[in-house]
Order: sequence, then structure tokens, then C-alpha cells
Amino acid sequence: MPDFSHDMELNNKQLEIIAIAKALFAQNGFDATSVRDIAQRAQINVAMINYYFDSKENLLEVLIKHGIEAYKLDARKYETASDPFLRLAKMVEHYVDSKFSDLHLYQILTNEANSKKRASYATLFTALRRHNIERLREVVVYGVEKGVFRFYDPVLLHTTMIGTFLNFKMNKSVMEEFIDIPKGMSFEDYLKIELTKHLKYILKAILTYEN
Amino acid sequence: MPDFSHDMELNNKQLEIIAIAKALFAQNGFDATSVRDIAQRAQINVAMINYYFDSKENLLEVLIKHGIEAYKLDARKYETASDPFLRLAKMVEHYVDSKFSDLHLYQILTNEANSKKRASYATLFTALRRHNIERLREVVVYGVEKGVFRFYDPVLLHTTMIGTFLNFKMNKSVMEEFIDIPKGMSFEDYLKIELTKHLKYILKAILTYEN
DNA sequence: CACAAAATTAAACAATCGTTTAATTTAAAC
DNA sequence: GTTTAAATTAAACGATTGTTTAATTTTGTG
Repeated sequence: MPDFSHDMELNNKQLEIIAIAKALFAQNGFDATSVRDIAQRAQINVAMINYYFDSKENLLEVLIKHGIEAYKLDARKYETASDPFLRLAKMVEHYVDSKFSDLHLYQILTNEANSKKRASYATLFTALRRHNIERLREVVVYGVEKGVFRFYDPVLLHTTMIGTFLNFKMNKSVMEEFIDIPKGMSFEDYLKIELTKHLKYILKAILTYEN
Repeated sequence: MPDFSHDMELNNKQLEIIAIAKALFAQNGFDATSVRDIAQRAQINVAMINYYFDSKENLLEVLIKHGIEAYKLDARKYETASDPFLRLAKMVEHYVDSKFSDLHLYQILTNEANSKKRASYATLFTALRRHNIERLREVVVYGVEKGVFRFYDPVLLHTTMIGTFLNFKMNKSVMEEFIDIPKGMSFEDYLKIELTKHLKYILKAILTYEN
């Protein structure tokens, strides 16, 4: 059996299993997805999952650890903008981009965070959250120092951002009846554009609102 | 076996099973909760669940149908306020109140809405959403007619409200490290107060913001 | 008390779960 | 080409799943 306990050097076979497991876990949930489901979709023998990942739970852990880094806000992506409004806008774009880069994993993460059965992954999730809240705080403080933003609790801002995103994404089927999608555009693309616009707007509104 | 297919007259035993199942489904998820888990916690024989509810899935359906009505926004709770700002504030309070009246069920609903395995309940969820979006629209339009609100898409407003609420509630463990709870106050009470305040603020900000 | 219906029980059911084994095939190294 | 390791397979493992059965107890009614 290959070792993957510390650093993760995943071969193509493992990456393929991960990709399929990710989609199934996101769609049906971890518990409702059997290793035989995964094996069938990946066209491999059931035993290969244990051979490569030791256990189903460990597959989940590897899968999460492998992808979670992509969700961390990278300040370099927006701090080049000196105008606070522009920086905020760029940050939002980067934020939405990062989430959309792997929607399946993010759904798994939130489901796992809710379930108390496997609370161990909450640590990874918390670290991610802390990181992103700190980045958000920096952007807010920058605007405050420039005299254009009113300070607002970044924890609350982050909650609203992430909550709006999740609700937007996860209720795809519900949203479809309320909106018209321009032809030649995929639903997800449209969602991404509208979500970005909406988030930019509400953040600006919150940060410049005077009671 | 008692009949519960159409109107639901649930006896005390059934209500007790529902209450326990609700807590377990919310905590561990539907699939990760066995009927034996429920029976043990309810101190009844496993067969009683099938005796009273036919199947585990039907228990879920009865459980959802029995509680979902409480989440519908009731215009009478806030339309007495003639000032648009006050009406908006009262609506938010009523909104948060209704969700907090049964947090477990709401978690189950969102988890079920995400899972594609039992998509049938999505219909109930969609109807609820449509109802609440319509109530929200009325409040917005009222403020616009009074000349104090700028119109903003109620679907987006609703997404942000519900998303913020869910994220607030479901990441309880994550939030705890970021905030200080006044002594003599439960975490949920504090959460409720802060959430209400936050939602009022962002809705006002969005609805009065001029680009 | 007698009788009927409802409630409750222990036991067994077949199906599915994640995992392990032991044998076999494929690939790499010398 | 032979040897060694890695990859893959089918089969079986015990445990757990939701559900059903059939017997028993409890409850309500006359």
C-alpha cells in the first residue's frame, strides 16, 4: 500500500478516485455514498479504495486536505489596487473565483462541518475561516484608514459573504424558477456573475452606510 | 397501524419520536442516524418506529411536514408598523424568531435540500421559499412607495438573509472563538440577538444605499 | 370478568455496508 | 529473461442497516 499519511503525492489513479468520490459525496452525502458506488463510477475494484486510501474515512480526509488550500484568500490577488473600493471589488471576485474552482468540495466541507459525526475536519475548516476573516479585516481596515469605509465586524461580513454564496449555489434548482438565464450561458456562469455583483454591492453598502 | 397519510393527528408517543429523530437527524444527518439510535434514545422498541411511521423515510417526511409551517412569514406580525424601517425591523425579528423556534428542523431541511437522494422534499422547501420571498418583496415595495427604499431584488435579499442566518447558526463552534458571550446568557440567545441586529443593519444598508 | 383492539416485544429477515484475504496479473528492476 | 514489487481481482468477512413477523402484554369497552 502506498504511503500518503504526511505529504500527499497522489498518482493519477488516486486523483481520479478523489474526483469521483468528491462528486458523489457532494451529491448524496458521505454516508449515503458507498465505496461500491465510487468503485463502479471509477471502473475499479472496490478493494482498490482501501488499497489506496486505507479507509473510506481517510479518503474523505485526504480529499479535503488535498483541496482546501485553494479556498484561502490570497492577498496578492487584490492588494495591488490602491483604491479601497476597487480592492474590495477585486477581493470579492477572487473570493467567488476560489469557491467556484471546486464547488463540490465546498459542499462537502459545509456538510461535514454541520455533522457532528466527523468533527475532526472542523479544525481544517476553522483554520480556513480564520485566515479568510483576517484577509477581510485587512481590506476593511485599509478602507477605514483611507477614510472611505465605516468599520464593520469582519466576522459578520464573512458570515454574510459565505452564507450568501452557499445559499446561492446550493439552491440552484430553487433559483432557476426565479431568474432568466441569457441563452448561450451556463447556469453556473450566470450564477457566478450575479453572485459577484450582489456581493460587491452589499459589501459596499454595508461599509459606507451611515446610520 | 395508525393512519397518518393525509391529516396528521400525532399522539404523544409519535411526537416524542419525532422530537428525538429531529435532534438526531440534525446532528448526524439522516443516513448516519439509524432507527435503532432513535429507538434507544426514545426508550422504545425498534419496531415501534415502523409501527407508527411505516418507514424511516416516511418518518422524515411526516417530521418535515409537521414543522415546516412554522417557518412561513406571517405578514400580520409586522404589517401593523406604518414606518417602512420599523416594518422591516419587525419583519426581521419575526423571521429570526420563526427560525429559532425549531433550529433542528431547519438544519434537516437544508441538508435534505442539498442531498439529491431525497429530492422530493425540495417541493415543500421551494414553496416555503417562494412564500417568504413574496412577503419580503411586499415590505421592500412598501418602502419604495413611501419613498425611503431603493428597490432591490427580493430573491437576492432573501438569499443573503437566509444564508447569513444559516452560516451564523451552523458554525456555532467556529463562532465561539471569535466572540465573547456576556455571562448569564446562553450562546443561542446571544446569537439570536446579534443575528437580528446584523440582519436589520445590512437590510437597511442595502435598501438605502445609493451608488 | 370477558373480549377486542392497540401497543409492545424479541427475534429473525434479507440487503448492504466497509474491510480483509489470498490469489493472480501487470509492471519495473536487474 | 528472471526476479521482485506493485496493482488488481473475486470472494468472503462480520457488522449493521431498515423492515417484518409472530407472539405477548397492555389498554379500553361492554
